[in-house]
Amino acid sequence: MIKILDVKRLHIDRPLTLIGMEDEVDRLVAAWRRERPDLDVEPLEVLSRVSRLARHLDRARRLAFSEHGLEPWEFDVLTSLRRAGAPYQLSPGQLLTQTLVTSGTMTNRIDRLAKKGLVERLPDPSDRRGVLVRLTPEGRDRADQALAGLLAQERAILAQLSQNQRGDLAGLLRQLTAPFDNIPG
Amino acid sequence: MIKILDVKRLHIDRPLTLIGMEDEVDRLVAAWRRERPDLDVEPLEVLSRVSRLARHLDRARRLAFSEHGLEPWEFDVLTSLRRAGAPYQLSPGQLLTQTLVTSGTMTNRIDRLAKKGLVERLPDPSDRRGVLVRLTPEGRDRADQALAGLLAQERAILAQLSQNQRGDLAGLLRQLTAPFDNIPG
DNA sequence: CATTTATATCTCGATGTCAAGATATTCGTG
DNA sequence: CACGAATATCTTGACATCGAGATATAAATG
Repeated sequence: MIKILDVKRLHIDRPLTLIGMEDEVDRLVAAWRRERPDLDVEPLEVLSRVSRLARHLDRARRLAFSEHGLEPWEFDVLTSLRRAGAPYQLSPGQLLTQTLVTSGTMTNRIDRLAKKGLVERLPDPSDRRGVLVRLTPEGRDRADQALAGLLAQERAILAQLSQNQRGDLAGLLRQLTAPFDNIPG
Repeated sequence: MIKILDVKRLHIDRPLTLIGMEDEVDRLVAAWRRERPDLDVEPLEVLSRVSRLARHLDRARRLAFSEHGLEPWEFDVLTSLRRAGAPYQLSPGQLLTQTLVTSGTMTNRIDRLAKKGLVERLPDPSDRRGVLVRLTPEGRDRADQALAGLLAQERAILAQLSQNQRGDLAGLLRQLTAPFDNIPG
């Protein structure tokens, strides 16, 4: 099964205006090539875009969540618990690996969410060092509402791409993230 | 000019193990489909990977820069000035748009870099509201050294992908970032 | 068993970021 | 030229994050 490339994805030399807009990274890369013609800055074409897009997404999400009275970090924790399924509880350690923050940060987050009544701490019956964090019914509702809002926003952002392009993009990103996610780094 | 897709990029239903590793977002999406089968969570396949990869990259960069005695935020500011070309100076406002931080943050960053002797503040001769931030010779050297280290690290991360895949990925990301970079958002 | 090593979570101080507002200067209009 | 709007930067206070270390418990080893 072979598939012909969508014309927009061909590697052809032609003005960017024909296939889409220039972005800040194009300008950044052009500047480096002018200032440091001795260096190969091609890696920036991919990874600088990842970082910059992530910052834009952070800002957009902050806006979307504020309509539901949640901060991005609150959403991250609540939805991690929500995804776990009933009874919606995980250990702080499990939450760490999902949210990529340090243990001190997670302790602080759980404290604040507990104070707002969105989660509660329970002793882990099988390990007296451990704790279980459980979503309250209100926490669950808030998570569900915010998720719907987030998905709507993300669909709008992704409307730039065709269905196939979205699939390709997801696959390429997976190849880059998998080593980080699977090798304990 | 038509180009045949690299086999790794085909949309074929088959176990992920044949084309690459599973990542944390695969698990995340599977969990949502189990818990909320009523929702279409496809957008997460792309945008959650962007955010998570960005966090991994942040950590990796912090390591790479620490070998040159720089923090990531220092690198961002110094290299913005470096790219501007001689005499390596920009206004704080121009630095804002390149680094995606707020004005208060940039003021703080310039203060700290000036204290370390890596940049200096000059009055803007053409606008008395304005200031110009200029790289010192040492700031320039540090930026150049750290850039070389960063590129080496990024090349290693991108070794997961073929040349064509990197080009495709850059193009797809550009389509998503361009609206943010061009429409003042 | 005793001891060492590993794990799970929390504490605490330092710090970077943000948001909102303050100040100073310039621009656009009439 | 006067005046309100826009722009450029800085100030401030609140706050989330990190990193290193502390504490308690569990697992591994001999």
